Amino acid sequence: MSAAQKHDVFQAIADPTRREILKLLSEKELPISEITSHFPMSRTAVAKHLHILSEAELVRGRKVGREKRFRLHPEPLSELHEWLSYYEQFWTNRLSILKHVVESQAKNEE
Amino acid sequence: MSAAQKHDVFQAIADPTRREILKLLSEKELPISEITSHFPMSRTAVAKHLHILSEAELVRGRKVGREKRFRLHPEPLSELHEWLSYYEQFWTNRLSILKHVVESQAKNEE
DNA sequence: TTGACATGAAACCAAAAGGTTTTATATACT
DNA sequence: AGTATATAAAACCTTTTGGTTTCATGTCAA
Repeated sequence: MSAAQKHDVFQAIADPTRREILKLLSEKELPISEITSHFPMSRTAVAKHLHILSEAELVRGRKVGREKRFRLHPEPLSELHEWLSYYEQFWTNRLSILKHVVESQAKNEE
Repeated sequence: MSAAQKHDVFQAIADPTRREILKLLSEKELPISEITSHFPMSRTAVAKHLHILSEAELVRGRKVGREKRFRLHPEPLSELHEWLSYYEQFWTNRLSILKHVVESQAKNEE
């Protein structure tokens, strides 16, 4: 551990543009300018989003010639997964309860 | 569906205070003032966080006498779960790691 | 009914977020 | 060498966020 990382995974994925960027990069490594072509905003704005994603370690960039290519680095999503798994007990239970209700309702109507 | 909901699940969980509130409410239904006692901030600030969580449908409040008690409403987390499941293939699947290796190998040999 | 309690609502504020434009630097091409 | 490309970095702007304080309202309890 080192750099006082300003943005964490939770913040990083809060923005819809950043989530779209992650989606794009999940398919293919891409340079900034090409990523930008998918959005109605300036290259600078996209670069800032990439910077935030980098801080959260969700993407990694490497210089290739004059361009910088980014690719997905999904590992930090495991933190999100862990966080979420705590709550799954609550909503999966509820869903299964609901399922029960619906099923017994259906039975009554037979 | 009705109210143009200003905050979604992703934004709602982006803030650490709000995540702590969810944790608290996962254990027990609680009124605002009691939730507030767990944080170094004013009751008003906590109430605002609860409002944001309500907009995202992650909590629900009911009036009981003069207090308003909130409880967890975890269902919307399923959206997060769905989003995340798309990325799980990238970090949990050994085959995808192998795929990565093979592909980059193939690339090097072009 | 009077006072204490629990919340709601409004006005205000500083800092962060999400953009922009402008200027600079490194690499590639001819 | 000179020009076009790809990015970096900085200054600036507006809106949102996360907090505060103040005042009003509804409910409980004596």
